[in-house]
Amino acid sequence: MDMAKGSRGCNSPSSQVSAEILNETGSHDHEEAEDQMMDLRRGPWTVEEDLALMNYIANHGEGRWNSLARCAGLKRTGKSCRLRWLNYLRPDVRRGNISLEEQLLILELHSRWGNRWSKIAQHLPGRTDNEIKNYWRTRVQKHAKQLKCDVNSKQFKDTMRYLWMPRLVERIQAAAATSTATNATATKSSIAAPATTHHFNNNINNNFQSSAQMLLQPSHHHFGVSSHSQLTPSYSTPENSSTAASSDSFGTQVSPVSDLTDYYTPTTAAAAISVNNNPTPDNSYFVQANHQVGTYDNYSGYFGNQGFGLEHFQNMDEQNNNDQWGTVDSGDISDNLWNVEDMWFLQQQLSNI
DNA sequence: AATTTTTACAACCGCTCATAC
DNA sequence: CGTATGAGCGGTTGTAAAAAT
Repeated sequence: MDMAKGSRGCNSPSSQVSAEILNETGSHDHEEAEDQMMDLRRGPWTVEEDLALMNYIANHGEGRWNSLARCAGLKRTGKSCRLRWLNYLRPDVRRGNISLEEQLLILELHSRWGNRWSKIAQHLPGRTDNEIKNYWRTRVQKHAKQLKCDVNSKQFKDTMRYLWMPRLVERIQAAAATSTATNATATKSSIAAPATTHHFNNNINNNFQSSAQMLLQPSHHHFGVSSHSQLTPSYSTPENSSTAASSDSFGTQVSPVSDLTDYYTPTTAAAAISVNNNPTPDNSYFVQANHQVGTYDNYSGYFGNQGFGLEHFQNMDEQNNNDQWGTVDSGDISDNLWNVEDMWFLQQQLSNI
């Protein structure tokens, strides 16, 4: 573990590999000289490089990345090796298919911590900060752009909190309910879901469920998911995914059962933005200290009791589903998609929060 | 079917901060 | 205290694949 600094003591198991890499990148005849002025490889990692890195870490462990890179015979910076290992080669790393629950967690944790990707990633086992950052930038920020508002603006945050996240919860519940029913059927008929659709190994699954349930269980005053509604990963099988075939304009790698797109429409966005004009206690309606304030329960109550629950937004969606993004013809979404009555009603509801 | 554009993501860079020596 | 190293972050770029034309 405490390998001396510098290149001494290198007992590279991958000398052949590194030679291949050199040949591949071409042009190296005198390795001694190159060690002095080695131009490092950049860009995508080759299979050989991956193997060399994995082999070395398997034998020597990780850490001390600069010396590791030298000792493993990799013409890469230590930083590059570290990144490759942490974001790609690590055995427990998971990529793609960000599930409903993970999306919800990301939104929730980001609303709490901002761009602290590493901290957020700690609560999504197997996910890297880089992937979460990419998710945020490519999906969430993209829609902020389309909304023509800053991703850090209150408008956009309200859109997420009042519309997207409650919708996500609803869909998680729906997926869980469908899954439960399907599992019962599947148990009877002994039909197993395809292995490739299982996003979690058991450990990761358990860990993740803990985090996600923390958000969803009513005991934590989050969202008011009923107590019998155990959060389960959304295995998108043909059997249990009612929306599995739906287009996923929020990203092809997102879990097929959901993304934010479905509940993002110009009208709903406008609704959230208008909410913004109303004073709300805090940005973190469900992330305040001790989880005391602001819950989906609250919102279900405020909206649902008055017939202004998520169904309302859904209806609004349906009315506008010809221009899902409001970016095609409508120009500024606030121009023509905001219903004055809706605005008034929303403000009335929110003034009670 | 071929070409162009868009998208998603891996990877990099520059910087800051913490820690060990 | 200075230096080396690891870690983390925000921003950006390169590229392969998918989607659109």
